[in-house]
Amino acid sequence: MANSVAKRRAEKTAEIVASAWALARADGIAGVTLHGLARAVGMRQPSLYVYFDSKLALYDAMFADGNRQLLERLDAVTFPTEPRAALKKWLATFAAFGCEDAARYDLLFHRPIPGFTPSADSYALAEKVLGGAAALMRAAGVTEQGDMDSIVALTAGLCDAQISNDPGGDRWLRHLNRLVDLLVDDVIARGSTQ
Amino acid sequence: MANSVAKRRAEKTAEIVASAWALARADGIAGVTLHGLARAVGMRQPSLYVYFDSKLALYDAMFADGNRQLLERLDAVTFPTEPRAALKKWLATFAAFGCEDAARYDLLFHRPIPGFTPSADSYALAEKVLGGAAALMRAAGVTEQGDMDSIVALTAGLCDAQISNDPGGDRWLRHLNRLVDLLVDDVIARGSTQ
DNA sequence: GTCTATACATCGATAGAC
DNA sequence: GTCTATCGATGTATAGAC
Repeated sequence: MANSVAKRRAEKTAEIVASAWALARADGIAGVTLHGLARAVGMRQPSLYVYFDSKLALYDAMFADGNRQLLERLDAVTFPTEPRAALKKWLATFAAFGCEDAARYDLLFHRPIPGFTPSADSYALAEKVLGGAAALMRAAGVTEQGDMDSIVALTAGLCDAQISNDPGGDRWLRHLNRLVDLLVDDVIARGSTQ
Repeated sequence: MANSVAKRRAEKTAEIVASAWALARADGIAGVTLHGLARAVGMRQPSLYVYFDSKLALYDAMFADGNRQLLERLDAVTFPTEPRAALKKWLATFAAFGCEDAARYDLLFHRPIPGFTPSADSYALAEKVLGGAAALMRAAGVTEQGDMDSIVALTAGLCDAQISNDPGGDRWLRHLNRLVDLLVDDVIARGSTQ
């Protein structure tokens, strides 16, 4: 077929990105180097420029890939019909995804690379993730921006603490449901008195 | 006096560390280079080795200095006698301190430099900070580790979101008191039913 | 204690042969 | 599309004169 060349190229690109994630897990996202990446995929460093225009382009591909992984993960989840339970499940899925790979979490949700900003296409994927969370929050009765900000921030805070201090454990993550309940209960209680 | 040599050396060291913070604010904590730092203090790069054995030793000095700054800030605050109000003021002071310098927050509360771990002496300062928070939480009726973890994590989550998305603003920080109230109220309510 | 000079390593990127 | 070769910049660290 006419697309077989493009297909093989896309496969190779995906393989390189996957290798880059492996290096990032070992040495941190900033520790990924083109020399090391080329060695990991059995190439010489200049050959990577066939697939990426620059190192920042590689980071952008990783950013997009990470967000796609998250969207895929969320797509595979069956959410309860009860809105608050669905929200909790979404947040738990997000938190588990974040905590299972600190380097990936770093690239997706911090700014670990000076000079790197996601391209518009890549950032659109990140916004799609957040959009899903916002919809579930609204369904659960959380409509004000400040309340949404609070839920997002406390979820991220638990993830960060978990990753930094107890990777692989649940010392912090296990409090997520309770904190969400406290906040949503309070939002509901305030709404019903108006 | 016999100590004047040591004193001048300590002053010069402090001046270098202060310059390093200025560079970190401009270029990020990982963007501090010995060449740039030397230039900023009117020296040549090798001369810095008179004051620091290595670059990691410089980071360690900065880590200790940042924690001392925070302890000093907290010492200068007059806390209310009412325990929960004191806790809130402590957390607000901490959050304001964190948000006023993203690079400093990064070095003190994340792991931005691969290979850098604070020395025992420097880390003791960080533990002193956390010890102060723990004492206030206990006084406010928060005694379980999980509740303390939750308060610390949600405070950090708000700081991170504030620094990343709205530096200088208060879109996230302004929810700190409310979240603390929700959690402490719940802790008290659960305690009184036992 | 500060300097010049330099070693030594790493990294991103480009040129050009095949 | 992959390679060899190399450039140019940057960075930490050391040697040794003054």
